[in-house]
Amino acid sequence: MTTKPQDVVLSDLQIALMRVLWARGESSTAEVAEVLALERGIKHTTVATMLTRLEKRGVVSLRRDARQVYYQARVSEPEVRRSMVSELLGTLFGGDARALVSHLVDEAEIAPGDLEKLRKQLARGGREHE
Amino acid sequence: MTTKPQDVVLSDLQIALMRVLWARGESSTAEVAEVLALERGIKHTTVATMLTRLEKRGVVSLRRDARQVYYQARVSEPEVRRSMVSELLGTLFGGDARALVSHLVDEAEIAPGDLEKLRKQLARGGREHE
DNA sequence: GACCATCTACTACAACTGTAGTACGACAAC
DNA sequence: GTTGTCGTACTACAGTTGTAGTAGATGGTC
Repeated sequence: MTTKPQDVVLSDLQIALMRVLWARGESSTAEVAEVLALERGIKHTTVATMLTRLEKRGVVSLRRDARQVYYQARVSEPEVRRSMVSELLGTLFGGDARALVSHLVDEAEIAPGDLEKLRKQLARGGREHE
Repeated sequence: MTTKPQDVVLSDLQIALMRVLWARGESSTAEVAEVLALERGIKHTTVATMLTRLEKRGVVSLRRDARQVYYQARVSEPEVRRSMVSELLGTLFGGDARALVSHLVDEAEIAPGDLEKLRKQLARGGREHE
């Protein structure tokens, strides 16, 4: 059994694959490929290759059933977010999360007023930002 | 003249190099190499190679003077932050910056109380988070 | 003038990513 | 049974990154 990867940093395409697995749970290569073909016109074989490699890395697990391979995510979306955000935070903001938030505001990615709204929401224990 | 790169996504090491240029302005290969050698024990020639490649990519510009090459950043740290944060935002949070902030709070990267502090600071137009 | 120290440029190479073709095995349909 | 289809596995290949050695040019030193 491959040990669970700790530092999960994934590329754009890899995350796109994972998103399918996160959304639909265990999926066959064909299912994942179908989504990716629509989303980005990527060939079936390419998806198969990527999935094999992710499996080798321990990011997904596979189950074989009658000629088909079914993949399942071994890392959750929050886990990936965690490591990737924390990586970005480290390299670009010296680990200072407040600097990142302030950047977000400066870049108009987020309105200053949203911060207070968020604070209140989060204080209530609600995760629903909408 | 190489056109300025638009989508500047840099690796960890590349950012480390850039950080030297950002901090000290135009620097010789030797100067950059010295810092990187201390910081991560990276060889002089490695740094030279990386800088050449960054130049080829248009991320830094170079000036030759008496056997030596001086490099200067062509993209600012805020520019790099912008593209990299925005990239992360897109792939991992569906472009929703508030989701990212809320993630930061959930992961205890930031205290809920900080949000309000930040809001006030930012409202005052002050960037000084410290 | 010969030699040494520097510094750059070129070359190398392994790993990973994105991309996909080809071949092979198995199952289904006649 | 023979053939076609489907799906996987294997192979390939170019580009990027991290890493560094080697060689060649230049200039300083005696």
